[in-house]
Amino acid sequence: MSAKLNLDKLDLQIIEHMMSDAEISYADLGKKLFVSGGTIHVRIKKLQKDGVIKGTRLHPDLKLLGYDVIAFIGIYLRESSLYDTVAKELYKIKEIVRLNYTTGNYSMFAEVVCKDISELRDVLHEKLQKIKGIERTETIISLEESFSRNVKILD
Amino acid sequence: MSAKLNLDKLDLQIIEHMMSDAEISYADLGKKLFVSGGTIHVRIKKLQKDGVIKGTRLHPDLKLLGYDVIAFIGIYLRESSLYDTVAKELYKIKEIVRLNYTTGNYSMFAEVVCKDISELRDVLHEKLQKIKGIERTETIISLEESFSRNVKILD
DNA sequence: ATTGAAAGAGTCTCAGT
DNA sequence: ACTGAGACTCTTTCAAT
Repeated sequence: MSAKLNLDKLDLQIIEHMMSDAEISYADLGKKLFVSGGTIHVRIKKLQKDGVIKGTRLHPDLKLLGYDVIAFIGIYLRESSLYDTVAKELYKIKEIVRLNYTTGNYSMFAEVVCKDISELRDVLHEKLQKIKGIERTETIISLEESFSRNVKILD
Repeated sequence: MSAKLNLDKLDLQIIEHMMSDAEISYADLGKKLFVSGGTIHVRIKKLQKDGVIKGTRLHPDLKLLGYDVIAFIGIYLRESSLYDTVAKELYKIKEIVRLNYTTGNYSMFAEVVCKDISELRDVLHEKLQKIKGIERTETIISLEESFSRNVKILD
């Protein structure tokens, strides 16, 4: 059940299924969930209209595309008021795919996807270190992804 | 260009576009890229066969679904040989959506999605701390996501 | 709200280039 | 390897429940 919207079990079942496979047809998904394809259609349109479904995305194999290095970078800021300006600079670095403003060890936390280690070095030494306001960074390189999956929205 | 496959510019353009919007029709994507819908179709089938395209996924609004808390957990292991057994235990915790084996500060690094802070506390204190082999953990809570985007595979 | 059927749009196949 | 057209499948609409 949702915090802000009235979603019933069917809505959640549709979302849960399509989070891992958005290619299934309404008719087939309807069969799985014991309703007609038309009902699936109506529900999906409603979920899109309400903004619960933001779209569908192709899921590529990054390694096959030549992106072999995933790393996380913890960022210490000189002053936390610099957050917005630093975030703007970090956005310009295309290898950074995600940035979070965080509590805990770091002020900010970034995820980086690179082709190889030398590209990561370039991001760290050439691009990151030149940004005013960053005190220092800590790099965590992923040697292997154990698993990656969606949130479980149904029990 | 890819490390392991011969992908030309058109392949990469198709992937790049569909990474953010997989709903576009082959005809419309063909228009954008100045080829026929049939060509888009052939390319996509090839990319699927080669495993470059792993599928398409629905992209939900987690906040609207009631998941307000994203956190990262750095995990220190008692011995690094315990990695596989600990990973297996962590997989059972449904709030953990991603686990990486890492170099740097931590042995392992997890991403957690929870409904609220009390659920996060439950994961940390009830579930994580009971796993043998974990020495200690450090929690980084995301206060705000600045941005999240796809890798840029074309210049 | 859900259904089933008809209309419209998209995917898939294939012969031609 | 790309194209365009025909066959097929899926989405979308709608009247009935």
